[in-house]
Amino acid sequence: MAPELLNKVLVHGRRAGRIVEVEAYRGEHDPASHAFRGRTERNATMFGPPGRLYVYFTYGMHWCANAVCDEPGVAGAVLLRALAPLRGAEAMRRARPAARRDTDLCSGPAKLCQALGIDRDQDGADLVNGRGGVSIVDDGMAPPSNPVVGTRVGISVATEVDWRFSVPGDPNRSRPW
DNA sequence: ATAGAGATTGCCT
DNA sequence: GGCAATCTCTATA
Repeated sequence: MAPELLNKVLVHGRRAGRIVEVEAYRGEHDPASHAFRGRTERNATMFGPPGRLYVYFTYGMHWCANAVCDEPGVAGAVLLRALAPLRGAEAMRRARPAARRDTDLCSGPAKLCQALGIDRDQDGADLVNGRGGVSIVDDGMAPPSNPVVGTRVGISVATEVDWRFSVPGDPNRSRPW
């Protein structure tokens, strides 16, 4: 699912961006996943139906968003790590005054949430029918045929699996590859 | 009850 | 390149 989400469009209100970097998290069988030790109040959305948005708070100050990708009762999600701004760049700049260039607006999992105005209120939003305000749409651009593949970042366990995917060469990606 | 680390970012040197 | 911000959860006592 993770590489299939590349080049899809994340939409919240008038703001939208093309997904250019993701990471896969495999729930209860993945030591790096929030769901590894089972269901909690925080990660409950990951155990719900697929096609929903799992939003979590981390490091005491940041929100990050995932697309839930496994059947009800089975945790599994794709972390959205970077977007190429498509619409509403003005609003994104207002939401992220620290961004010096437009490539700083959505070039990280917490940056894109700040830019699009995603927080706890959007946790559980239905990405398919837009209920909850956030959706992921297919505007006809296919996923890259040769996505860049690498190890996940910011974790201390299960660092060996290549579950990070990005659109080759996109300047909005969160880090150098 | 309390300590420690975390799917990060921005500001500092 | 180092470090603070300070919520949520886990481990330990």
